[in-house]
Amino acid sequence: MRDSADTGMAASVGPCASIPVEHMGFVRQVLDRVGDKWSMLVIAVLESGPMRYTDLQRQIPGISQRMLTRTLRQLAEDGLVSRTAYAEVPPRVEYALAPLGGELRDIVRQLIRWAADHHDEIRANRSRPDATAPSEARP
Amino acid sequence: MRDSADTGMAASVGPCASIPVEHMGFVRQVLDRVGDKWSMLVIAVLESGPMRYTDLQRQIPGISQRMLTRTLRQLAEDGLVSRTAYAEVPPRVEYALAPLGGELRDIVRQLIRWAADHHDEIRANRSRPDATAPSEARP
DNA sequence: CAGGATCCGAGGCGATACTG
DNA sequence: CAGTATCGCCTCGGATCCTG
Repeated sequence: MRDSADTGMAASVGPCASIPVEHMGFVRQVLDRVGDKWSMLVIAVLESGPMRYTDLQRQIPGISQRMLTRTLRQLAEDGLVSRTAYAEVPPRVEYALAPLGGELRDIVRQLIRWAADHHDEIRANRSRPDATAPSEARP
Repeated sequence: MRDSADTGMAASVGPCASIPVEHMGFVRQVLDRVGDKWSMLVIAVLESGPMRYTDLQRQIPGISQRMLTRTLRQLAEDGLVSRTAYAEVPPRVEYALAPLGGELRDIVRQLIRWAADHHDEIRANRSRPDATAPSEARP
């Protein structure tokens, strides 16, 4: 294959050149968890501190109990969030970012900032006629 | 584009509330595109330079033509990647990161690094007995 | 070579009802 | 309050065939 020298951004491409295909597998695995519809939002909401089940549900409009429960369970399973249940009455369960999730938090925050920064641009682009149309070429 | 006071701190993200609920909507929108199974991988692969359809398919094991086409179309629609078709024979179409996608590239790279760095930790956590079980409390 | 069209199964996801 | 259980829609996503 051709090399990255042609784009002039050679400095960005580090020691290993983007993604070694051998890493594709687990990158997919992790992205599958972290990149699904709700996980990032949960992490993002949790970055402001520990939160209870119902509060999470309120903070994330559109999520159903099913999905909130599933997502929290997944994240807890992966060790990204911690679950603490206090044996009181009424029952209280608090979810918080685990240290592992804490590192992700910064990335998610950047992603959200990027989204906030460019979402109008993206929406504008979506209204454009083509860029996806089978139009011509320019040799 | 508006500004590129990049890699610093924007006024959008406040100290306390992390994500203003009013932003939830488009965060979901963007995350839906960027956070799906394949988009990030395409962006990641594209970071090493422009690439043709078939090369992308080879670089991303497990992706089907349908999904590759769909993903590329979405990304092009959103202005994250550019599509250039050369009217030659045989036809040649090259996809590259658009400037908008270029900013995302860094974030995706961090995410991938994070994934590479912690994937074994995550897998280890997944093997743990509970943390998801409806067990007791720990006051 | 790049991608459109179609069929089809798996499961994501929401709505509702019930429990401790 | 914090879930679990069940049902059903509907999209995601892969396999296959076909075109320019």
